[in-house]
Amino acid sequence: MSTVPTETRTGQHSLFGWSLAALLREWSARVDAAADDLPQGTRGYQLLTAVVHGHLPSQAALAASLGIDRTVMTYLLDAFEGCGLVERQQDPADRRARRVVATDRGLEVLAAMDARVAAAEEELLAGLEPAQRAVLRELLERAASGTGPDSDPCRTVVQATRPAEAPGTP
Amino acid sequence: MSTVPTETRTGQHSLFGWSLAALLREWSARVDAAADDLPQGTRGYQLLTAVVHGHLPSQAALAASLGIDRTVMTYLLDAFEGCGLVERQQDPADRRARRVVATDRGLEVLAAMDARVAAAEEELLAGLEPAQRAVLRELLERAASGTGPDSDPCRTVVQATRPAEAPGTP
DNA sequence: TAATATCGTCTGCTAGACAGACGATCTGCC
DNA sequence: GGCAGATCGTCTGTCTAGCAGACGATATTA
Repeated sequence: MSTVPTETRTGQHSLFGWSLAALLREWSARVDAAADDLPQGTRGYQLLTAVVHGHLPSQAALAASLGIDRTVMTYLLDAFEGCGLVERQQDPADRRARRVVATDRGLEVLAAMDARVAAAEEELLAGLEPAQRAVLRELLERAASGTGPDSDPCRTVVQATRPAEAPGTP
Repeated sequence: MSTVPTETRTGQHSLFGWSLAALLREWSARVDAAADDLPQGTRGYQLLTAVVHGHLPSQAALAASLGIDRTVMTYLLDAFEGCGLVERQQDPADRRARRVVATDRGLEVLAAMDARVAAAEEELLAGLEPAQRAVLRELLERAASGTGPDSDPCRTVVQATRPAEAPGTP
């Protein structure tokens, strides 16, 4: 805890950005350590997760979801295809686009990774009570789901329509 | 919300890492947009914040707190010193080390930035109720304050002994 | 059909990160 | 005191990841 400016919280300055960065850094390090059989470490894990669970229609959507460039997505997927973890399929509805689907092996690898990552996350959040971890996850997802490249125009509208099932609200 | 895999939460996979990354990405973009008068955008803001509020004794500690390399810290501080925002002072207790302190102008600039960043953060978290935002901030800081290079001396042991198995089983 | 936009790929280029060496300094041990 | 090793900040060189731009293929619109 030595690098944490905890004692300085007397002022009103926010540690929000620092907390996000520190937490993501540590999460990435732990996922990297657990991602031996995946190209690109943390990013590979996130890519495979997005491929399997994201239902994203194209490489461009995949790239936007992960916040990476489309040209980077090309050689990232090359590596994954070379490992036999995903496949590019031509979208019959739009023959410019490629659908990215996981192979059976990709699903296996992801399942194994998911277990290890879940353990790593629990360890990462060991300083919080289990109930607090759940609240943090929920609030993070809610906050993050309002972001994104195309979220701006109608964000307020969409979020207003979203049911306010507050998870940890007193 | 098109890039958000919200509908796929039926499974047990975690969106924790994705949420962290997406939120930090959006936060960085907004802070970058607000950091016209600061070198290095978001990172410059974080550096100045750490200088002012962190009470970190050396460049190395500063670099560790921000998760950047010590050689990068050198030219980062060069830029800030060139702008008259911070000063390097020799530590009388350890003449190898340099204390980094903000100038008056640095304090002014940071204060102005803080206000803009606070507004940007509120906007970023507009999808959450005010009480939920406070909870999220608090939990994030608590979780992040347990991380860091030297926060957990046992972690190396744990990681060394872990044979890619669930570490939560005693 | 023509004009324009989008998708995925490829090609250069460049900024940035990292490893390593270096002098200066501190610490611990003999 | 003197020596060995560690640490701090800096500098140098290398090297990679990311980005802008162009390109063919395809979709969309007029």
